Amino acid sequence: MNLPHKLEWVRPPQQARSQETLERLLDAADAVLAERGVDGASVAEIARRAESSVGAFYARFHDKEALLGYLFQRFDEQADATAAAALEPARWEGVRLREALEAMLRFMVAVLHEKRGLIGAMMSRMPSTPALGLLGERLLSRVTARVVALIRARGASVRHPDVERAVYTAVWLVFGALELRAVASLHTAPRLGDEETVTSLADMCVRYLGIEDPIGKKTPAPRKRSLSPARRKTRADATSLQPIRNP
Amino acid sequence: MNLPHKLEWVRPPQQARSQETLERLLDAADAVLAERGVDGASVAEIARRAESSVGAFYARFHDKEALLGYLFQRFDEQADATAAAALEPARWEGVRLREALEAMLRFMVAVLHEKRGLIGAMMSRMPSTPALGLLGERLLSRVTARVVALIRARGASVRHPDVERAVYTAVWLVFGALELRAVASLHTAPRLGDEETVTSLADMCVRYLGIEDPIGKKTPAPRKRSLSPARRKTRADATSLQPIRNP
DNA sequence: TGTACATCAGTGAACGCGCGTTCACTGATGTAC
DNA sequence: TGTACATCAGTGAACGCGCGTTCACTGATGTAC
Repeated sequence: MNLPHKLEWVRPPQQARSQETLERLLDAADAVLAERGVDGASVAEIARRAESSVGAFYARFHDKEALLGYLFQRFDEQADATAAAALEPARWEGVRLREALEAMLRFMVAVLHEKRGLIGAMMSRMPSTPALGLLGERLLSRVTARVVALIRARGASVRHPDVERAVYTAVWLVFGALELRAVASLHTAPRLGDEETVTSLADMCVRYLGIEDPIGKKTPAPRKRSLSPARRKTRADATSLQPIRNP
Repeated sequence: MNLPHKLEWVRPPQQARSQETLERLLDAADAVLAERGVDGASVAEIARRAESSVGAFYARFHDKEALLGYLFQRFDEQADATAAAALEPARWEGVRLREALEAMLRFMVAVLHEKRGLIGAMMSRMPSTPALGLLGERLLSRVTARVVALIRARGASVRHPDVERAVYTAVWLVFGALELRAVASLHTAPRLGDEETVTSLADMCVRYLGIEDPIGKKTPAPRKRSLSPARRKTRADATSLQPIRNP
């Protein structure tokens, strides 16, 4: 499996009708992957879910690997676009860095859980597809650059002497741990629930990097107190994250 | 796939001859898994590598899943036993905690890379085998308890207010990141090489937990300097880790 | 507006490959007397 | 020590299931005149 330009994965539809079929097929593939994993996602099953047919599938994709390649690449692009939007300094003006961090981690926990089928599929293809590893590494690097930019834009101080490298490591750690958690259905039982996971990871980031956020400090104590839990919840909703879908 | 007592995975051999065949089959399975991944590890291929036969395979294992179950359980036991030996406080007497940590991480990088085929197989089975997730969680908990015990035995001070939870998180992060790295062949190209990975992860652990090790501090500066790189290397070899094989 | 034709889209039975599993058979090892 | 028999161990061709892929055919949409 190579990873050429995304368009090569799919035979472009010529009519609105086949465009809709394509979308139904992609949604079905997502769903089956999530519910039954890579092995359960047969072409016949995907076609059945999409209320389409095997032949229609092969009219769009050269083979099954092409479908997966397309999904992987789409995921990569969505992740990148979502990260770009989420790490925009303007989005978090007036919000403490710690809060922003937790909101992002909460979002990641949810998305990676939802996409655990696709992630499992990527894991299974990675050993035989070096390009996928490179894709992952590129994503880590891009996210790292944006995180560093966000920190600098806020004027937050970082005690760690090598910010770039430490942020890269932190991003990698968070991705690795959350992917493991999602694929293994880790923490279904006793240890860290979703919210504890979020606070623990945020905690790690802040302590490892040694972050001091001026915006958080400036806020006077009384005003902070007067902000009721209900209102804070509302503001959190206002800045809540959405995955960016493709154009 | 359930995970009952290990013996149930394999039909016990009655003669020395079949015991040897069993071992050859297990070694071959390990090798094929590492080289060609789960999908490449067909029963026929494993038998061929072991210079055995398909029939001999099925004389030992009820089916292919039983082989995998056995390998997973053996890996879990080896990991646990190795962790127990590696985290024994006596082993690291007179060695700085930071050095010990790096030695252990270096070992983990190597082992998880070597076992990447098996890990990939575990990942692929995890969604359909909740027991595997529980196994992983139990391993994390056990390692956590031993790490906490080691820290306490050394009288090292930890700034983090909730040592237990922070250590669990750190262990989880390290496992997740290294497994992702191994399976994805991450960092084959530019970013963090093996040794940089070790120092970055050690760095994360020390800063996140806020560890101050009295043993490292006691060492007077001149004596530390007089210890040539060659001698330090020798001592590192003396305390070098070995995976614990099963009885 | 109507008709003829070309292209796009979709259908699902049929094909065939790969792989897990079985089984009839041969050979090796152990045991009873 | 030798022979007969039982059990263990191993062999590899044959079987069959599941799944990816193909293909002959039907139906829908668009276009030329």
